[in-house]
Amino acid sequence: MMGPMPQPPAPRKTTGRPARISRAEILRTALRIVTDEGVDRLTMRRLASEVGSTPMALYHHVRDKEELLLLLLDDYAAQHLRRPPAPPTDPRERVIAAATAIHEVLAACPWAVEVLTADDLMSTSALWFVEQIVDGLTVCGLSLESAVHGYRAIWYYTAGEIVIRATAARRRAADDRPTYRDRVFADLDPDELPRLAEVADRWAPLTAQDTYAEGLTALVNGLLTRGD
Amino acid sequence: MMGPMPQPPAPRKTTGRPARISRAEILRTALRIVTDEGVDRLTMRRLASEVGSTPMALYHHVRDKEELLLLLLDDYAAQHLRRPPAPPTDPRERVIAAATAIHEVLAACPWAVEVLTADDLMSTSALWFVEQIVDGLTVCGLSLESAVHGYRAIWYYTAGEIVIRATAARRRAADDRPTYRDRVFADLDPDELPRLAEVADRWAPLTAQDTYAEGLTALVNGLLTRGD
DNA sequence: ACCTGAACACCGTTCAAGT
DNA sequence: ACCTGAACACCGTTCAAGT
Repeated sequence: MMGPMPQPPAPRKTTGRPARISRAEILRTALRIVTDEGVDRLTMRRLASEVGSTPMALYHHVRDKEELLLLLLDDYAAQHLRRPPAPPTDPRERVIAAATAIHEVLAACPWAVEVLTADDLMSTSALWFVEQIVDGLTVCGLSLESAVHGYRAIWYYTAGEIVIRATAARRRAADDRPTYRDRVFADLDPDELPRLAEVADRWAPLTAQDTYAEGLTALVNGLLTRGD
Repeated sequence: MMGPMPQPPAPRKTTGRPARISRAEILRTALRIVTDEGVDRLTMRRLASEVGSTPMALYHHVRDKEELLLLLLDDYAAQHLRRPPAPPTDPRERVIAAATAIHEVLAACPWAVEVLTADDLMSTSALWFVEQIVDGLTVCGLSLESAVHGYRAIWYYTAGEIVIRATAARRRAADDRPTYRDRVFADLDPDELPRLAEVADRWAPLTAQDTYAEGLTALVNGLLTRGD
């Protein structure tokens, strides 16, 4: 996942020239660009002109573009990752609920994909959910070490699902040619690859289905079962 | 995963000017740049100068940069994804072995990360392994539909692991500042986040461990067990 | 058919100067 | 302290022309 606010909003001193643009305004504008037009369209120059300033003014409020994206996701998570009033009492359910909550919020912001893979710990707002997952797994009988590894497995699965689906969607939007996948599945050798040949024509709809929940349940069940 | 050779190596006619550079030469050079210096350093201009040509000559052999990267991974997979002489007879073991083989090859080329997320079906060389996974799951009693969904879950987990680890590694290499993660874990509130506080100092080594196999086993076991 | 040169329309970021 | 202008060192890709 990713990091917390790298710097607290810069303890504004009263001396010196008054700021014309604020970090909050920058983030607000950046979020608008990114949700309206996609993360590709967010450039420092574009952002600067939208806040009515110059590219270099931005560098006074954020270290670089990467920090900007980090701050953006942090901001977004802080606003959308609300804790449920009462998490499930069943620890297994608590793990599922926490993972699902993270997944739901992140799946809603496909622009976050680049940030998601950029660090391995989410915003401070997400820590409570990580705690729920590690705690749930522990209460179910896993050692603390295994619980952390279990959390990582869940995170790999969750991030993978989001990244792959988001990129696939972006691709479909940008490109109307039939995907390479379609072409391969169009002429499979049924002798060499019988199963794939059998599902060939159902592959696209099958993989378009949202099966995050099912996979998550399977993974959590598997984590909580002594392997053989 | 990604697509197969988008175009067969262009049926070279005997008419016209003889080609000075070949697709194979381009790919060979691109692979060298990418393995030596990372995918960031692969630019069309750089690549052109390394093959002793101009940027525009490349566009005669590949559609664009994205196709170049796709071809690169296809090439790599074709060379490295060798089928085992005898896959395990136990279907569950076959699923694990196939996923592990894909993971092993892809983990070795972190430069493939951007390509990995760019499409949802791997190179033709990987299809045999996909077949093994779907078949193994089916033989274990899953419906063909569930087997495809199971394969997708395994792919999400696998791709997520590779993407996240690769990006984390790249980050560590580029940046020696303590990661944001370290800073958060440095001051956790043990009342609010007791489990995380308890593992705080073991978090870094724990998440550095390679637990792909354990997570995969858990996921596959979970997929093969009737959920409750 | 294959390749070139010049150009288009951009990037993120640094530097030195202004107020 | 905050902002600006100009510049640096690049990008991927298109177009029109050469051989």
